[in-house]
Amino acid sequence: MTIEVILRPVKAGNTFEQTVERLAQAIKLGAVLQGERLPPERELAERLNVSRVTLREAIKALHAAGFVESRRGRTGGTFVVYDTSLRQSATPEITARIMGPLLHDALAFRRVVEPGAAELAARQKLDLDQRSRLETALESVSTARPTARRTADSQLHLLVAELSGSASLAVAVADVQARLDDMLAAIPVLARNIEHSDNDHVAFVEAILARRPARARKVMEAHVESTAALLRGFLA
Amino acid sequence: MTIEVILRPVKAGNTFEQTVERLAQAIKLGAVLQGERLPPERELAERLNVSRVTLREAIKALHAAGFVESRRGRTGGTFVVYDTSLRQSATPEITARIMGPLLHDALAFRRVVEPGAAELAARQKLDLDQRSRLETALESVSTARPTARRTADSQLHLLVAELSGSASLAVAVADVQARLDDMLAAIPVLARNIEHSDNDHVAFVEAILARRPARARKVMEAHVESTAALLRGFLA
DNA sequence: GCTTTAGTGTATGGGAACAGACCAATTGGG
DNA sequence: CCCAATTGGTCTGTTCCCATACACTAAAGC
Repeated sequence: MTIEVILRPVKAGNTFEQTVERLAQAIKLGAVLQGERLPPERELAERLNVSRVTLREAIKALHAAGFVESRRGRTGGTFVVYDTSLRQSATPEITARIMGPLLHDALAFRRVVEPGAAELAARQKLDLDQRSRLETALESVSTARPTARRTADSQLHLLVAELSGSASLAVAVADVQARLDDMLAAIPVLARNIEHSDNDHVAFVEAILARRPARARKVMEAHVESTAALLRGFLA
Repeated sequence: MTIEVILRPVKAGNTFEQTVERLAQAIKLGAVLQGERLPPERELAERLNVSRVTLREAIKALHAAGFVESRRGRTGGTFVVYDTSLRQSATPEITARIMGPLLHDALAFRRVVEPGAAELAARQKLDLDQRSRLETALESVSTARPTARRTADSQLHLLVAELSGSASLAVAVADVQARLDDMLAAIPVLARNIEHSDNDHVAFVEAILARRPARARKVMEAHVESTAALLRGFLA
């Protein structure tokens, strides 16, 4: 019974693939924005716990896919050239077929971790810098239209998770955001939904800043739930 | 900022070490009980996504540490001979020094995932088999004394997570249980605490069976919180 | 303008992990 | 009693990944 959960794969695929995946995720979730430079290869390799050779192969793959460009020299580096509008999302039907079995799991997991993160963040005593970062992130989501919105949205959620003070929680949220990203990119964005979503964002940021944990949780739960309903509607 | 969370290591250590760790975890968390047999090497290697050679090296290490014994032949296999009473836990002081920085993160993460799992489990419509497994697991915790208690406790928590219906959540709970296991083994067990703990267990199992999500969450929150207080007291 | 610096690009040898075939032991069934 | 099945134990060649050293390029600084 329980044995399947514990004796699960020790690693998921080879190092090269995982490295490509991780870098692509960094771009899609907006950890490195368009035009920005990735950390130098040596540093990045160390962070990812991967050799430089493997990292370079991964970068080469991303280059071939049109996500990055590299330049040499003192001001050189690897730059993100990914245009979110180019994003060739598969049709909802195809996405549904691929993601279908995984969707339920991702949504259930999200329903637990994101409200939890919001609650914990609302308990933290945030300093001025953290507070302003929250406000900036909130502002970015509502102003960024329309292609960059997904990225900014992920960033806001991720920031909340970071402010929870638990690294594991932040990782969990990053993971779930990455999983949902492809699905969210595959469904049409309605103005009505955006408005709703923006209201939720304002509400949970306010709750966190006002240090109202219960309210932060509740608002985030509702927010996550409405996104879930939207996804289920389009992909089921 | 967010970049540290995303550009984190792609893998943690070499395959051999991770395999040893995973198998040790399976034993400590009671996924494979004493005297029981592990799956055949070929099958186990496939599950763990590891070559048989690497798996065998890991098993050899566990054999050297006295956790398992292997026999050949048709009814052969690798058997758990780990005696939980042999468990040489380091002193609280040492454990605190090693685990200290990690303790806060583990407890925060647990505070989010376990109550979340309990709530989701209480929403599920459980069949007869699942209900009886819950009751059996509950019974095991209160009867198992004293050495096997930790194992049975982990099993109960893990079962709740599984019944939540989200594989990711189950993995998260397994992960956090494994992290806490060493710390919990390092602190003395008081009869008073056991009694308290048993009451909590009964309460959340009842709430889950009665399909009362809010109550299940609340009870689990309190349960997790009291364990956390205990740990913080001894290790801080 | 030369040197330093900060970065990408390239080459090599070694070690870790894998797949697959084969050997050895033990036992249940015909 | 013997044969087939099931399991751990061993060997071999290959592929992937790594660490390290070195080469190239472009801008900054004196």
